Amino acid sequence: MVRAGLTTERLVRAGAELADEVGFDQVTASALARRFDVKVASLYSHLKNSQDLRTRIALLALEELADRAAEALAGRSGKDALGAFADVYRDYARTHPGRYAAARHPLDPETAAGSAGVRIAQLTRAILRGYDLTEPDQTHAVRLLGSVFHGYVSLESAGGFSHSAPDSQESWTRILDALDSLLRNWPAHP
Amino acid sequence: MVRAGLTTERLVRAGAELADEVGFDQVTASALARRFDVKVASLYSHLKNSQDLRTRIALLALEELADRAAEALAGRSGKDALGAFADVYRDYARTHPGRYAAARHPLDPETAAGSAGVRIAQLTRAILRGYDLTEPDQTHAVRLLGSVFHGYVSLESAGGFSHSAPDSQESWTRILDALDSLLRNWPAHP
DNA sequence: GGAACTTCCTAAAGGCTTTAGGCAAATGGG
DNA sequence: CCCATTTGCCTAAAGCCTTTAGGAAGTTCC
Repeated sequence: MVRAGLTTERLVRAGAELADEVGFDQVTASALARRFDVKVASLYSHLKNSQDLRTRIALLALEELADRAAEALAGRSGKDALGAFADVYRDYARTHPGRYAAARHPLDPETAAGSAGVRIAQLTRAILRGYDLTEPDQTHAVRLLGSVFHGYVSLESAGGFSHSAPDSQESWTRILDALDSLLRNWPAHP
Repeated sequence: MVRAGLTTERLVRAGAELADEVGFDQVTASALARRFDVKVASLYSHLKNSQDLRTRIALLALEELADRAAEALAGRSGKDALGAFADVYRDYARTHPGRYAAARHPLDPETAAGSAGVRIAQLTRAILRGYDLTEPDQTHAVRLLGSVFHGYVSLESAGGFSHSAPDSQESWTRILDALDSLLRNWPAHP
């Protein structure tokens, strides 16, 4: 009997690839076992269960996203940083739709607190250093940016903006202009 | 043999309730059959398949959301309209999480084109009548609003903003202030 | 009352998940 | 080097979900 050399790590990575190919919710232990030419039960030595697999793929995706965002932000500030961060998000979602869906997978609070999601939030906050916002407006702005990036990318990937003018790239650019303008002129509390 | 009185309509409505109770992706033909005290195979006279069920629940949710949005917008304009529409979205997501998830379910283009999603887009555009935007900026703004509403609500429901100050309601209010301000001062194309 | 239709049923096949228990391959101490 | 232990993958089996096929009991309407 030749061993397949399964490890949790390899399974999760293959799971992420599978997600990009067939969609995150089509990632099953069965499909993964087929990919390694191994019986399904064999995976259960490396993964707690099917949910565990999905959670680990989500964590991997968050790490990748955080890494890319960190690299994109290095040496940039203000609108430049805003645009770079936004593009990382959008590109990741476009090139790795399954992983991106995974990154949006709900995690229980402790898992989320230990994930790279925290790093992403910190990076988002770092963008705002180029603007003149103090607490609590800074937090409101962090939440706004998170909402816009996530919302836009997810509507776009659901096909919301295709087949209609103007094209999505143009809206994206103009929305980033608008956000930059908003952050520079954040309204005072009424 | 007493008949259960199944119809596609009743199944879809019960499916929507089930979604709110156990989550949209836990809605299965089996669970629905149990709820009607009927054998699973019986559902297949009323539903094409499991995917058909989910699609119909999605369409129902979009209708409900559009109805509520239309009612909220009646007689309002400007920031008032913006806030009312936004609150409909958020309240719907909070009170009907499963239905809201259903409303975000990807539909194929023809189905989407015939859905109440179109009406929601029109209503979003109607909000902008209270602001001084011309095309293509109006479309960019429609996309921005859709992104923020969807993004915020979905991050909130995933628990993104809980357990941290300031509380979500405050951010929501201030984000709406900010969006209102942005729409009144939409930046000219550079 | 009976023909035609509709509703729901039983039966069955196929897929995914998960646990239990077993044999074989790798590892490493004597 | 060899034997014991650990580890990796297997077979088997049970449970649940989906979907199709075909049949029997209600309902409708002439």
